[in-house]
Amino acid sequence: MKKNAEINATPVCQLRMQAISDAMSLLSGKWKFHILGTLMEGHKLGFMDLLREIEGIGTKMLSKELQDLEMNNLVSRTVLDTKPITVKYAITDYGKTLSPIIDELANWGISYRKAVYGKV
Amino acid sequence: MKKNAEINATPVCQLRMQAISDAMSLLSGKWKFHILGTLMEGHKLGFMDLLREIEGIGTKMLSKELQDLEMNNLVSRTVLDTKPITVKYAITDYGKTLSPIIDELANWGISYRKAVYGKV
DNA sequence: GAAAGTACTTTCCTATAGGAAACTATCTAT
DNA sequence: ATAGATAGTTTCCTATAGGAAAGTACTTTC
Repeated sequence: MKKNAEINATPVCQLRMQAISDAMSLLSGKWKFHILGTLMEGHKLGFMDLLREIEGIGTKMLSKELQDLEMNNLVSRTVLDTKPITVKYAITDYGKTLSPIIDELANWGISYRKAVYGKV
Repeated sequence: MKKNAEINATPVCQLRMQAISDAMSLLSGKWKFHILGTLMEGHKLGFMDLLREIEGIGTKMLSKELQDLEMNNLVSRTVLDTKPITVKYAITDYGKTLSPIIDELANWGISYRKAVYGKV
């Protein structure tokens, strides 16, 4: 007799799996959490500010990731009518709902590093 | 005058960024959370059980991801002396410390889906 | 002795992620 | 006029992720 899935076949598990896939598809990649974390600290930063704050990122990735985040309503982009024009990026209210995840992830990472390398 | 990073230059931010990178390097990829989530529900599952439970995964990825997770002490692998041999995978105590993150992520994903598609 | 179940590994392939460097375009200060 | 700041885009390249399919090896059941 051929076995079928049992655990993940329940509706509640299917929903959770789907939800995790959804979340990860928005948040995966090397830079998203860094950008979101920086904007949570920084409130309204320009493109060049972010480029300076996030060590290692290049213009292409920053530009692309900001577009992704904006499309998913996690970050807002505002063009200011200054001379020369400046652009301000900020985290949206919806983006702020990610802060528990980011905090959990950061705390877990800190304790993991302690566990592996023994203190800091 | 050239500007430097200010926000992320603080030691506490550097620590958090490092921690997030650490965590993501262990948990990134399409299948890790699915595997961990399934093992949290299932307590001790064989390779074929996991293959059945996790819809869409293939043998190569399952094998590779399990090795990664085992190496990082999030999952344990036990060969049982049965005939034919069977292997049981289980989540470790350390792996269980990820459950708050997985829960947060799942809940966030569920509310995101509601917000985007309006109810389920 | 053939089928089917256990647990994988290996090979081959494509798609995506991500980095470096150059380029566009506008404006300000010297 | 030139340097430097704003905010990106475009091109070219490589590395990694991930999937499909076949193969390995052993054992039990029919």
